[in-house]
Amino acid sequence: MKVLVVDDDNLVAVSLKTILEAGGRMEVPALGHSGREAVALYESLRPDVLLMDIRMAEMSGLEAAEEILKRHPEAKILFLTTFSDDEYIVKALNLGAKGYILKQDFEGIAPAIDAVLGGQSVFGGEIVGKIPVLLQNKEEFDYSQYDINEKEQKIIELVAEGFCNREIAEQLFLSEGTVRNYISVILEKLALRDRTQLAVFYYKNR
Amino acid sequence: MKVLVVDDDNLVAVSLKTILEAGGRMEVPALGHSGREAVALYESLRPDVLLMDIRMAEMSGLEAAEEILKRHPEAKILFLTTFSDDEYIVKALNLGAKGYILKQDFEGIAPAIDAVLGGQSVFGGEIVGKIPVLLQNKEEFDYSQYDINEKEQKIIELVAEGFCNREIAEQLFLSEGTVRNYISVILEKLALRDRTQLAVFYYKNR
DNA sequence: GAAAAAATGTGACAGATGTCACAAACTTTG
DNA sequence: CAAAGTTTGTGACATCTGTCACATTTTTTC
Repeated sequence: MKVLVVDDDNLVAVSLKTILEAGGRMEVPALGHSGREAVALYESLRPDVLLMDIRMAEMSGLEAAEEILKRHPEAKILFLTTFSDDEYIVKALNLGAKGYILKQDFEGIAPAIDAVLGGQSVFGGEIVGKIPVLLQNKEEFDYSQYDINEKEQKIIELVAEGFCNREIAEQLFLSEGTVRNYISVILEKLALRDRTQLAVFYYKNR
Repeated sequence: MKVLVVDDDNLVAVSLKTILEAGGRMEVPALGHSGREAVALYESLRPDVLLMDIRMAEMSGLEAAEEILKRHPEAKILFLTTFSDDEYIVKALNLGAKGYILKQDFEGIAPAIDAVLGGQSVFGGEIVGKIPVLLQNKEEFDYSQYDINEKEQKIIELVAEGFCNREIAEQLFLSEGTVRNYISVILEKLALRDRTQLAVFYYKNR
C-alpha cells in the first residue's frame, strides 16, 4: 500500500515514513515538502493515500488538495495538523478530505490510514467536538447591498457576539461615543431599531 | 483487544464477531442485543471498544451510550448505522461518540476500530459530508438543564425575534414590568448580561 | 500646502433596559 | 378554609442605549 507523505518539516516527514513503514504493510515511496510537490508527486506516484501537512510554504495543503481532487475526485487525502489551526477544519471537510489528524498522535496515524483505506473518514481526538462550533461561523454575509463598510461590519460582528459598547470600544480602540455613533448609523442603514435586532439580523442572514 | 458488539439483529452481531476475530487481533467476548444489555455488558467486561447499533428496541444505542459515558467518560463507543438514520448523527456526535460507521461496510469496520483505539474518531464514507447539512437543521434546544420553564422559553423566543419589552408584553398579555422581571430571571439563570446576549445565546445554541 | 472628505470624539438628552424589594391576585395543597 | 406557592404587577433606581448637533483629528485629493 503506497502512502505519500508531504510535510514542510523534513524531520516530521522522515519520522512519519519510519513509523508507517515499521508495520511492514505500508510503503512510502517519496517525501514531499510543499503543496506544489504534493501535486506533482501525486500525479507520478498515484499513492493509495496522501498524508499531508495543512500548512506549508509555497502552496498550502488545502490548495494542493483542491488541485488534486479536481483531477482525482476519489483521492484519499488525510491532513496533518497541530493543535493550533482549527480554522482549516471546515475547509478541509468541504473540500472532501478523508480526515484531519494530529501530528502529535504518532501511534494513531497508521491505524487512521488503514481506516481511510477501508472507506472511513478519520478525525483526531478533540477535533470532532469542535466541528459544530466551527461550522457556525461559516459563510460571509454579503453586506454590499446595504452600503456597510468594513469597520461597520466589524462592529456588527461584535454586537452579534453580545458585547456592550464599552467592550466594543476597547477592542477597536475607539471611544464609546464613537461606537454609539457607528451603531446608530448601522441601524439606520439596515432599518433596525436596536442592537438586539441587529444581532438577530446577523444570525438570520447567514 | 476486547470489542463488545451490540446489535438488535443477531445475524449482524454474529457476522461482526466473525469478521473482527478473523484478523486474530480482536476478541469479542460477548454479544449484546439491546441498549440495556450494552450497559450491563460494558460494566462487567470493560471492553476497549464498544461497537453498537444505534437503533434498538428496549433501549436505543444513544441512550445506552449516554448512560455508559456518564460513568466512563473515556469509553470508546462506535455506532453502527444503516443509510437511513442520518438524524442521529448530530446527537451521537454531541454525546461524545468516537464514530459513526456503516454496517454495510464490512471491510472497513476492523480498521475503524483500530483507528479509534489509536485515539481517532471515525466516520463512514458519506457521513462526513452530511454533517454540515444536518447541523443546519436546527434542533430544539434543550432548556431543561437550565431550569427554564415554558413561559420563559416563549419570552426568550420573542427576545430572539428582536421585540422590545412593550411588544413582548402585548403579545403575551402581560405588563411591561412583568416582562422585565421575567427577563431578569432568565438572564440570571443563563448567566447572561442583557437581552442581546440572550438573543446571541439563542442563535448559537441551535 | 490648502481644501475637502472621512473618521473619530463629545455632551446632552430621551427612552429602554435590568435589578430589586415588595405587593396583589390567583392556584395548589393540606 | 388556610397556608403555601406561583404568577403577575408596581415603582424606584442606576445604567445602557440610540440620536443628534457639532467639534476635533486624520486622511485624501487637488
